[in-house]
Amino acid sequence: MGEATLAEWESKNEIAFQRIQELLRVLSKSKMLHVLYALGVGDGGLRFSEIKKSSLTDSTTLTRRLTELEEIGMITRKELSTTPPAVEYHFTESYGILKPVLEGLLHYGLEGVTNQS
Amino acid sequence: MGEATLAEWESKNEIAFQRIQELLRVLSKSKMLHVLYALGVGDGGLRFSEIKKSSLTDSTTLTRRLTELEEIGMITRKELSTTPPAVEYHFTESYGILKPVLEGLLHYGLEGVTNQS
DNA sequence: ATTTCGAGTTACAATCTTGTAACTTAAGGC
DNA sequence: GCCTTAAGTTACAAGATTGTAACTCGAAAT
Repeated sequence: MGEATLAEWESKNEIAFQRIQELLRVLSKSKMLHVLYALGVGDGGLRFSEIKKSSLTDSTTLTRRLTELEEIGMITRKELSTTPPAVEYHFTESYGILKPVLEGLLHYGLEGVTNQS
Repeated sequence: MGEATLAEWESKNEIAFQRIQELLRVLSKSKMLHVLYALGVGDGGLRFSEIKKSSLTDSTTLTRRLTELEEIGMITRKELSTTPPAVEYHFTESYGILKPVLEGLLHYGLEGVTNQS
């Protein structure tokens, strides 16, 4: 492998870093874990009000989090023709790639709780 | 398992969430990935100036990142009796638990770069 | 005694993020 | 026409995070 390949590798890495940075920026926001957890438990898609209730998040913040998750392609928003009109959110297939990361994080979190020395 | 166990589980989860939240908050800061990557490449411990050079980070931000990593117990700081006085940083054993998470993140980042549709 | 070098520290303005509280909109039901 | 419910939006003040530029400090070497 020559210099060109190394430069290529470094460029790829830098783009990967930016992607990770953006993901971390989004994941670290307030209530994000609670929202993701709520969505993960109710696997078939949850309505705004249900997420709100189970994640203990106010409208403003919940809207912010859901918009951000939609922007990075992790969830989709589906309007239901019920009355009054409701909305359902569920994970996309892209979420599959995020799942191991979240599992790693949960492991990290629980390890710290269990292994108290 | 009764109600007490459920409450216990939820409390554990909430503490885990806080731990993860804090980790994410620290990891998402500017230049953090570059610093971690630099430290990971130079496995035997790196000096301030070396991290600075290879991560392209200014003194102020680098100090901030290193302090934060030290605070969450991921790295240690060792002063060397050289002249002029230098400092060496290296990972602690606690870093072991963080490693899988970072690997998952790197996988996430690279996957996005490679799989361009 | 002054310069040099590694490793920071200090000050500050600009920006980003958060929480609170009040307002809006769309679709029936009364 | 007015009320209710779901799902937001708007406005704003308080706090956290950033980058820049200038300053410090300790231990030799000149």
